[in-house]
Amino acid sequence: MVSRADGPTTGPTIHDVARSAGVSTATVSRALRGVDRVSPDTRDRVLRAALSLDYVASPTATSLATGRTGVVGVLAPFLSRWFFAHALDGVEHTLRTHGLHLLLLNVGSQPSAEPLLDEVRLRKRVDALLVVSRDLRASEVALLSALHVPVATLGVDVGPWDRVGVDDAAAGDTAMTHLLELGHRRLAYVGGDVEQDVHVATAVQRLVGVRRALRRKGVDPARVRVVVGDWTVAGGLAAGDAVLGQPCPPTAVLAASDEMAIGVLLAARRRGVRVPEELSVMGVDDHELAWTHDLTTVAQPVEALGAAAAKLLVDALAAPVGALRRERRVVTLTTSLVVRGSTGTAPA
Amino acid sequence: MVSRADGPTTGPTIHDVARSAGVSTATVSRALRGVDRVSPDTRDRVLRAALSLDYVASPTATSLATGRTGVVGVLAPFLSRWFFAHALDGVEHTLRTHGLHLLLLNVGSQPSAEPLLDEVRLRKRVDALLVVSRDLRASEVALLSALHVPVATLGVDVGPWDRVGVDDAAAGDTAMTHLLELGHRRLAYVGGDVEQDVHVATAVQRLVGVRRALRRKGVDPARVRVVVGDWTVAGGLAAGDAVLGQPCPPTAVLAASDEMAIGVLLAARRRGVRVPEELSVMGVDDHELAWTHDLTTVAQPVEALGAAAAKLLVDALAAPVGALRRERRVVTLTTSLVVRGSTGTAPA
DNA sequence: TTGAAAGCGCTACCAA
DNA sequence: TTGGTAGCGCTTTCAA
Repeated sequence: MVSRADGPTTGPTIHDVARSAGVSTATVSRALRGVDRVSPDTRDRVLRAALSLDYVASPTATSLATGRTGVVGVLAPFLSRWFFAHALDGVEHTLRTHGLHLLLLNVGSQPSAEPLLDEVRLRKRVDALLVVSRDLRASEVALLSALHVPVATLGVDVGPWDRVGVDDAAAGDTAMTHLLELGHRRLAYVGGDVEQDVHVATAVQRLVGVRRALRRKGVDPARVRVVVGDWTVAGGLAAGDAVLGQPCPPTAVLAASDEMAIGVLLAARRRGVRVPEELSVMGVDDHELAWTHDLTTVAQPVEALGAAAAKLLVDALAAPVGALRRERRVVTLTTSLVVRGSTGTAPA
Repeated sequence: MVSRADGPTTGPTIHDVARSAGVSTATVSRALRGVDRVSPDTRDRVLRAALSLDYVASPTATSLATGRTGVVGVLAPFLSRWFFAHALDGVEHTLRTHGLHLLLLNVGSQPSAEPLLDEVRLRKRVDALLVVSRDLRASEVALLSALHVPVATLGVDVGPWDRVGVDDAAAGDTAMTHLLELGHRRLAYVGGDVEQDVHVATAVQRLVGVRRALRRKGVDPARVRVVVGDWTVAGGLAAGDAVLGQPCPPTAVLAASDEMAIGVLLAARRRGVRVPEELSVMGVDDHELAWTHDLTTVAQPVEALGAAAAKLLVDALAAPVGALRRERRVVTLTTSLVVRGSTGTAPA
């Protein structure tokens, strides 16, 4: 242990180990990393010395020498929302398994132009980047590309990068099909705000699926009332209120997220509308508390999505350096219908 | 732009800037960091050169030279649970504001002895450490201490470090007082599993507060049935079921968390027990979905807790190096009663 | 198989 | 105020 003038106590360095083992630092480096040829005997001596000194190589020094940091940056617009928190779990687990670190950055929900998600903070700090459910404008895509590291996206189709997500159209289709098969024909869809929204694509795609289901069943898509929520319970509540307050209210409401669906449920309860006798409500996600509201939904495998996204980056980093411009990889995981008590056959 | 043999394209270095500005690298370093005296003219030239080259100092090189990484490690047992996700939001925001990065590590919920939260991964990687709601055994405390960096804890009182949290006893007291003032005398408390649990202290302290309230009101603490949940809705459901199934069931149940309280609510609903007419239920936290169940609770300022914890570390890092062993700092934020519809006066 | 030494890019000390 | 230069701790040729 050596004391430095600035900062905390610094541990033993590779020189200490070299001296203690009676070899050169080059040999210590090789022995400890298990690469290159080192005689079993020498290796043993080095390992023993390192162990007894409680030596750990300095990550910064290694980074400077190799050009790799062993860190993956994760960019997300919210950290506390259900989807992100769970996806993060999967990402973290996978990265840790592969010996990588996770640098977390909240980039805000607005695809802003100004601070341009200060990429400066990322420059040479991370080996790869994961963008979680955040739309990016062209300038931002360019900025991230300029980092010259592998990038992957989760839940959004933006940039020329690898990506993972669910088939949102299929999810919307599955949900709407469920409602149609229960006989509902007076329908409403609560989507995200198409104006300024981080999940534009998601909301739009789910609606595409909804329309597809309608057409397949021979129902005019125009019959579905489309209102906007803002992906929150409060937004769903407001949307539900608006829809249920109309002259000829729908018998079924599909919300693009469970949280909004719960809002619709609350709106119904406040108005004394019985669920599912008079109104069926369903969402998408299978939020961990969805079942506490007995909410029918279309589940997406969030942790698995996070894990898959991380794996994409792990692979990219493992690839031989020269392997430039491989095929773009797109991983799509499947969603599944979860029927609970909030949906039932259409009232007569 | 220079191409390196291994790895991605490397940006311009300090030498490029120095050459371009016609000064030494030392001057570039000084000018760019704004420390030390540099003539306005020179500074200007350097800044201009750096800008036109799109130069950003290599964080690894800086770290190696200064001994500081600009990174704070955050250790948490779960990433997806409500409390952690929200606390993380506060932490991230504060760190970012102060130019620090957040390295996220899931250390698992079990105060395990074996992999001993592989501190090796943290050695020399972080300037400071934040432990979020995770009990640590003595060996783990020693391990983290050996890192020789400032440490703070959030939501747990462990180790000799700075910490922030709420007054859990006060929260329990507040909650129980509310129920007592509504006239309830047949009571139950759903706490965490005292055996193997990450939040032992939290559960225990809240119970301490509960007992304090009881004594103050002249009620025998022994009258309160104490059952264990596991901090989940399912656990609360099971606990609620057990309690409500007894011969002389309580008229009010206090759960140590909102999620467990929601479970109790579900148990009541399944048994046809009306809330709040026949049974009052309340929790602690003010989970973001608590209001969707009209749950009375004691709110804790989670984001603020995270922010405060991060601030503790920011301060510690800003302190002059010699400032060893200051007073231990303990920040306690206050909780507040949030009355909703799940509690009412005790039935006759 | 091993060692010497040249970097990696930046900071900080000491002179000028 | 500025420049020269010696590290920071590790990896990686190139020789031996």
